[in-house]
Amino acid sequence: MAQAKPVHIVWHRAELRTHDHPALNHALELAKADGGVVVPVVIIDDAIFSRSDLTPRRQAHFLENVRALRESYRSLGANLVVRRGDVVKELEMLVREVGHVASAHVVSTYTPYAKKRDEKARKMLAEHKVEWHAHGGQYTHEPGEVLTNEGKRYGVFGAYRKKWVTLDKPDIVEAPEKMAPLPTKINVGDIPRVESDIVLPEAGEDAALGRLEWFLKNGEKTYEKTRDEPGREDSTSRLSYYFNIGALSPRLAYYQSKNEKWRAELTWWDFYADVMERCPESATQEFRAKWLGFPWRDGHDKASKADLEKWKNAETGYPLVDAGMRELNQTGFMQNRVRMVCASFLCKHLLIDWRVGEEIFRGLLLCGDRNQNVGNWQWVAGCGVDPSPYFRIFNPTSQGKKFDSNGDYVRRWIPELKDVPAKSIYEPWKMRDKPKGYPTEPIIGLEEGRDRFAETARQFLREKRDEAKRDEK
DNA sequence: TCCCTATTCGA
DNA sequence: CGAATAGGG
Repeated sequence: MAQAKPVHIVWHRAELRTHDHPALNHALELAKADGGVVVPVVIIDDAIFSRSDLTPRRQAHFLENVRALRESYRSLGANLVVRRGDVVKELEMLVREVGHVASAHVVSTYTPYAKKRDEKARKMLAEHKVEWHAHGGQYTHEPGEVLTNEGKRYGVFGAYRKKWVTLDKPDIVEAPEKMAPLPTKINVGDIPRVESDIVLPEAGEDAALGRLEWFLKNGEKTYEKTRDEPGREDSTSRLSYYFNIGALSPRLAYYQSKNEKWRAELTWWDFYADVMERCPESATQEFRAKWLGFPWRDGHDKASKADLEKWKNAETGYPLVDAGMRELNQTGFMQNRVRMVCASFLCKHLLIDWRVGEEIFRGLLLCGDRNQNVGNWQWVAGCGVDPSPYFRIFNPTSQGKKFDSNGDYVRRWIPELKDVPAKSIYEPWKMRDKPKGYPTEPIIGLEEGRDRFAETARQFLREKRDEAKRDEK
């Protein structure tokens, strides 16, 4: 009887692509050397799929990209195995089913859950004599790679970025041109469908690569300026939801881009992953100790709950905030500058806990990545890694006038304001004939909200400082 | 990746 | 008297 071919498993998690995929590449090399076959697999993780932040739209987005990945593999001559359940158990069942598994390959992710999961999988595979290979690839520089001259992690983005640019970047690995078919005895499995509440962007690596090309052609050259203009379609790359599920390699984006400002955005992706890997408790706690215990309103009591609902439902009466929240609700995306304005409005003017906003954004954004989302919310709230003065309070009116002066963005998302002229578009409450269907009064006065936050912060930080002094003595 | 106010500057 | 700029929160 002929000896069965060795099998090399590629376990995809959050890198749903075949291009620049070091784990796939290595598995293919091993298969070439030992005459074996590569079996790619996605296991839909019940532990992740049952989490409340994985809303139907995000489940659907993920699953459609799994479907597209299967198509990528089919066009190479192979296929993608799809399972669902407890990931380690499913992986073990697959190993038993396939037999002769020599190695398993993954691209690493670094959340506490991911690290625990991989450790369990590695141990299980060792019992079956399967070699475990963890590769980089989800980041340009993996957590822990960018270190100070003293070998420590960076605590400020500016310094991290400075070092980041000096480091040699990993080579892109070639996408395979052809693969061997999967052993016929393997049941490839169905990919479930989940109904999304919104229209999803086109799934798959081809769509992601196409989007990158589009951005490099249209938006990149003028990125420094136009990234602040939410009214423009090409204002930002809109690649975040491809990066998040790994339909696009961040390293490829780095190599193809010429714009350092945009490359700096890619650096943030690495930086916030590095921060979270080093300090996992910052997922739910203020990174800066002096902000621990800040008296945020929590969105549970009657008054703050009412405010929170208005913010969520785009009924604050501030057109830029409401337009942003509608874009988010309706598309799973929000333009970058508007994200800052909406987030700042919640934390500062409404004094509501950044964690509350973070969770809402994470569920609604297709790119809802924990590391990035937490990092950015803490940045806005002023309690994050980067030193940020508490008085950074965005004014939704002046931001609108400055960056979307004719109001195109606002009118696109708030049809009730479609006839409002540019000079009133950010202050519709001052109009004599107020637009129908839109709040006639803002939820809170800008000065009132601003002062309340500033006063609360001043007092809190003073007490905190005095406390620290007392402890010193 | 800020906001506001005071002040200066040029018309 | 509006635009540009500096300083401080």
